[in-house]
Amino acid sequence: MDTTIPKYLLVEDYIRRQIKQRKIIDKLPGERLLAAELGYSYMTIRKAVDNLVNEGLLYKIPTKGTYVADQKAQKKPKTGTIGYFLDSRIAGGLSSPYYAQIFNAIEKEATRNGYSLIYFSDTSDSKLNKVLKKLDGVIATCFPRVENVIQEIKKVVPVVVIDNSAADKTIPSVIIDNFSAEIESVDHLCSLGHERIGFITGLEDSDVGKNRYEGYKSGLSKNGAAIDPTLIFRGNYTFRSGVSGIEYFLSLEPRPTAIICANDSMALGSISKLHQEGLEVPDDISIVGFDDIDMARQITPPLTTIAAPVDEIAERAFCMLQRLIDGKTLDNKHVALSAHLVPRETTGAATNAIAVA
Amino acid sequence: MDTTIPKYLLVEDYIRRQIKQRKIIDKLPGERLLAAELGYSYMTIRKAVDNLVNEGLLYKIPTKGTYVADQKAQKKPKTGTIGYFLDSRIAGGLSSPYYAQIFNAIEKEATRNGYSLIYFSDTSDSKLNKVLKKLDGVIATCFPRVENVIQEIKKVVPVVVIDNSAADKTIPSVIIDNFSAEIESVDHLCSLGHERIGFITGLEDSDVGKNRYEGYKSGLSKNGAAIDPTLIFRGNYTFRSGVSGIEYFLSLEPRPTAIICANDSMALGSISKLHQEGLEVPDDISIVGFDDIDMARQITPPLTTIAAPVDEIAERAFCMLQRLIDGKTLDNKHVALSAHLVPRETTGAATNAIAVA
DNA sequence: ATAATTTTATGCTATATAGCACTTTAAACG
DNA sequence: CGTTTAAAGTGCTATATAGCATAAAATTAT
Repeated sequence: MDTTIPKYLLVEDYIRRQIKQRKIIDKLPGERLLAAELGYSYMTIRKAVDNLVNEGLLYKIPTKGTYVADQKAQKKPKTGTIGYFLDSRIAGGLSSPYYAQIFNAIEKEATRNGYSLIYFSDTSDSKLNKVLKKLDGVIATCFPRVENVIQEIKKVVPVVVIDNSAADKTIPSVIIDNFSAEIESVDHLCSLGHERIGFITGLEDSDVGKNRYEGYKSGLSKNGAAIDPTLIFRGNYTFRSGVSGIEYFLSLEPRPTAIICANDSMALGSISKLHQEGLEVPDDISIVGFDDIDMARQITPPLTTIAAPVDEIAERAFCMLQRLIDGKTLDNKHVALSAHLVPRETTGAATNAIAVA
Repeated sequence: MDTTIPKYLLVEDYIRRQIKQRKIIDKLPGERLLAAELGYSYMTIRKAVDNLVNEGLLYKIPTKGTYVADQKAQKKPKTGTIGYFLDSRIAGGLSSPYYAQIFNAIEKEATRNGYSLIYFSDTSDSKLNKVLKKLDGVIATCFPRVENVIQEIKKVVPVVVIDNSAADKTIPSVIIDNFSAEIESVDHLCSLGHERIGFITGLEDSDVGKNRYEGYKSGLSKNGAAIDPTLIFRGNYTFRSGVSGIEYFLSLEPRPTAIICANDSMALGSISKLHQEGLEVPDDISIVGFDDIDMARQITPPLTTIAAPVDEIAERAFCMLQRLIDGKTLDNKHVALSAHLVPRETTGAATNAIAVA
C-alpha cells in the first residue's frame, strides 16, 4: 500500500463501504472492537469515526454507541424556505392582481409557520435546480404549459399545485370548484330576469378556463336557457380582452343584458369600456366577475363576483406541503374548495329596453 | 476549576479571546509552543486548534503555521439569495399594483444575475433574523415607520433602499425625482388651459408623499397660479380615497377642471367615481395619475400619468446591492432617477363650462 | 558570491495508555 | 422475588511519544 494515504482515511473509506453494502445497518461495533478488528489503534479509529460524525454520516450517543445517521433525515437539511412558482408568461406573473393576492396569502401563511418564501418564475433548467436547492418544497400555480417544469421540481422537492390540478394526478392539488361557482353566477342573473347572458371566456387550455366555461353553459341549461354561440367571446383574462368583449357585444343586435366574465380583470375592462360608451352598470348591462380581487370591492359600483377563497387556498396548500416536507402522507391528495357569489352592485334586474333596442 | 469543562474547550476559548482582543492578529504560535505556554499537552492543543479550523476561524498551512481566517471572507458564505422587504401595512403589500410591479422587476433582475428573491414583510425580530441568515443583501422599500427594521437589517447584510431615502444617509438609495415629475404634470395641465387644478395627496409621512405635494405646489407657482387650499384633498394612496376625493371636489363650487392624483390607484378611483356620477374624462374633468401601473394603459380612456421607471429602479438598486455584497464601494450612494409624464387620454383642454357651472 | 547541505520549525499521522462518566447488564444479596 | 451492587461496555478526555514531510532559514562548502 502507498503509505501516502493515511490510515484514518482508509478506515473512513472502509466504514463508508460497509454502510453502503448494508453490512453495517444501524450500530457500529465499539471503537475498541473496531480497532482490534482492523488492526489499527483505538485513537486512529477514533479519528476516522469522528470525521464521519462531523460529516454527518454517523452520530454518537455517549455510553451507548455509534450509529449510522438516518439518510433521509440528513439528505435534506431543512432550509426553512419554500417556493412559489408561477410562470411569468401567465397573466403577467405577479402583476396580475389575483396572483399577487395568492402570493401575499402564501407569504403570510409561510411566515406564520416560520418559513420564508422565494418567488421564482424562470424556467431555465440550470437556474431552476439552483433555486430548488434552497427550498424544502414548492407551491406552484399549474398550467399545462408548465407541467414539465413542475415535474422537474417534483424530482427534487415536494410540490403542491394550486388553481389547476396537474395531469399527473400523483401531484397534490388545491383548486376551487369553478364549475359550480359559475353556475351560481348564471342562477343569480337568471333570478334577476336576464335571458341573454354573454360570457367572456378565459383561456381554455386549463381546467380553470374550461370549468368556468362549462359552468356557464351548464348554468344556462339548468335555467332553461339556450346556449347561444354568438353570446360567447373568447378572452384571455386581460383587462384589454374585457374591453374587446364589450366592443363585440355592443355590436350585437339584440345585445345581451348581462355579461359574465371569467375573471375580474376582464370585468373591470368591460365596465371601463361600457362607461366609455356611455352605458350604465348595472342599469344598462349587468356584469359579473370572478376572483374577487381587491379592486372589485373598491370600484364604484362595487363588482358582483365570485369570491375565490384565496386565504383558504394558501392555508390548505401550505398545510399539505408541510406534511409532505415532514414526510407524512396526505389523507386527501386533491382538495376542491367551494367559491361563492358575492352579489354587489354591478348586477341588477334585466332591462328589456336595451335587450330589445 | 471545574474539571467538568474539557481542557480543549478552555484552549478554544482562550484562542478565541486572544483573537478577539487582537492579541493574536495573523499567525498563531506553533502548536508545540502553545502547549508549552498554556501548560497543556501538544495533542490537546492540537485538538482545540483542529476544532477551530473546522469551524472556519483558523486555517493551517502545513509546514508554515496556523493563521486566523479572514473574517470578511468567511463571514458570509454567499447564499445566492437576496430579499425584498416591504412592510405589509404599506398599501397592502404586494396587493398594491405598484409594489407588485417593483417586486416583479426586482425578481427579473435578480434571476438574470443568478440570485433568488425572498419577499418578507414580517417585522418581528426573531423571524427577521432567521430570514436574514438566508440573504446576501436586501432591497427595501423605505418608509419612516420601518426605518428601525431597516437598521436591524443593515446590521447583518447590505441594504439598498428604494422609493424613499432613509433618514440615515449612510444607507444607499434609489429614488425618483417626484418633485420635478409632479411639476411636469402641472405644466401639462396648465398648457391645456387648466387653472383650477385639484390635488389628491398621498401620505405625507414620507418623501414620496411630501415631494409630490411640493412638486404640485411648486408647479402651480411656476405657472403663475395661486395655491388654493380648498383644492387639496388628503388621500392615502388607495382607490377608495380617490373616490372620496372626487366626492369632495364635486361638492365644490366652482369645481376644479383637472385633478392630479399622487398615484394611479387614486386616479383609477377618481375616474370610477366620475363615471358613476355621469361625468366624462377628460371632457368634463382631466385626471393625471402617478406610477404608470399596468392598468393605467389598459383602462379606457388610458390614463395620463407619470411613468415611474420601475425596471430602472430595480436595475440600479440591484447593481448597487451587488457591489455592496461583493465588498466594493459605491461611487454614488444616492441615485435619483427622473420620471416623466406620459400624456394619454384622460387629460384634455380645460372646459370652462364645467369650471363655471 | 554562489551552490549545496544541514538544521530548524512547522503541521500531520499514528500509537499506547490511563482514567472519567455514564448506562446497561449481570450477579449477588436479603 | 425484588432490590442492590458490581461488572462490563460505551464513548470522551488527556497525555506522552515517535516519526514523517515539507519549507524556510542557517550553515557550510566550493
